[in-house]
Amino acid sequence: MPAEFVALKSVIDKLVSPPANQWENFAALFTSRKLDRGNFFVRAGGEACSLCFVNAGLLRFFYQTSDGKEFNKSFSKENEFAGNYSAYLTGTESRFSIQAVEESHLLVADFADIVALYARHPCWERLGRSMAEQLYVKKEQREAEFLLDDAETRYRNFLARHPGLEQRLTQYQVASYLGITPVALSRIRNRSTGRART
Amino acid sequence: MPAEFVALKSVIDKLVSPPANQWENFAALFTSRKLDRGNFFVRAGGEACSLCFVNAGLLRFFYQTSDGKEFNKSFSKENEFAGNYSAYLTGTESRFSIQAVEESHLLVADFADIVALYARHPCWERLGRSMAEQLYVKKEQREAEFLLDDAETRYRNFLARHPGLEQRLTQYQVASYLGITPVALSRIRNRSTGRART
DNA sequence: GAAGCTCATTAAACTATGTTAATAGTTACT
DNA sequence: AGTAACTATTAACATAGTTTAATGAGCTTC
Repeated sequence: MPAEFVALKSVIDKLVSPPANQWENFAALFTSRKLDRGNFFVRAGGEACSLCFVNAGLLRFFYQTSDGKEFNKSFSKENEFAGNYSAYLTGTESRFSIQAVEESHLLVADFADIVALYARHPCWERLGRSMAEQLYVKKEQREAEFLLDDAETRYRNFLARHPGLEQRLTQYQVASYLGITPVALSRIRNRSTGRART
Repeated sequence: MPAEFVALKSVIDKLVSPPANQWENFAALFTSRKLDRGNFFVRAGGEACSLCFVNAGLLRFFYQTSDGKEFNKSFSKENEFAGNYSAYLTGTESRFSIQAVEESHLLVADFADIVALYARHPCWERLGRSMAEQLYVKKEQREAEFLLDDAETRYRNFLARHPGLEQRLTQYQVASYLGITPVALSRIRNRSTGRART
């Protein structure tokens, strides 16, 4: 097995334990691709029929308003999947973009090809269900945070839930994920560290 | 077929078209139940192993903070499902409550019994996937609203997306869904109607 | 090392929303 | 009719977050 498939296989094995012959069908759908920093995997307003597995690097998902403001929706780092699943499901164009924050190495496949596997072995439909379930659980958690928590609490939750991620992002990217401005995040940071003065 | 199963069958047929003999297996898992206004289908901190189909009435899902404040997460009205799917998936206790806003007539089943059907016919796993997908799409939409929209825009979206629901809820319930206080919602309402004065 | 970047911090003025409280309308119950 | 409970409105004040702008720190590039 090519080195770039090792991590993907391990993740898939954990999720749905496909029989060996089925794994071949699945792996055959993916091709390797490198994405330079700043380049896009999906563009808002465009098609989003591909999904990817991140072997290395970091992607951000973000919405953009008509007046140019950006709001980070989520991130995908190494050993995680990325793509606009709901756009594929609803047959609509992507409402958000997916962009490399760092140089990233991906394995890319078409949603449609994966869905076509559902009919070949039940493990793939199980994979589809499992992915949708995981996505749902995450989004529900995020809904709860927006409903219940203020910006400072959301920031702390972000740090706890995504250890090490802050160091790979600018303050702007983090603030955008929390739904606040970089200015507000700077205040929150200094409020909580409570730095001593001369 | 008993009258209270008609709506459920129509919804399931649309989603996964089960063969006739499979429908019997599914329907057998549900029992009818009435929930008076104010009574709970699920209590925060308790188990949430049941799902229900709402034949009539209206349920609200809400989080409660330690200092007693409530935040509505979503609603389920007639011909919609209700339950805490993620608590079942993750095997955790429910973090929110589900309560009848109006007297409601439900068909109730255990998540575990439905999941057990996955092995009997692929249509049921497809149902599970489809439900998770639908939930995901909705939560993603709500995430986008919290990220991108201010309270007034969220209010307008709520009106557009849930026609007629405002009339069945108090202002408090609507505000709680939008993540604001009733006072703020009252201001927003009057701001936008711009009532004339003597 | 000077010029030009990007990024984080800080301040001031502003805006939206929260908090509290007073008031009035409605409904339900007796 | 009278009372209590609940609901919506409004006002006054407090707070969190935005906007704009100035400043400085750390890079890169020439």
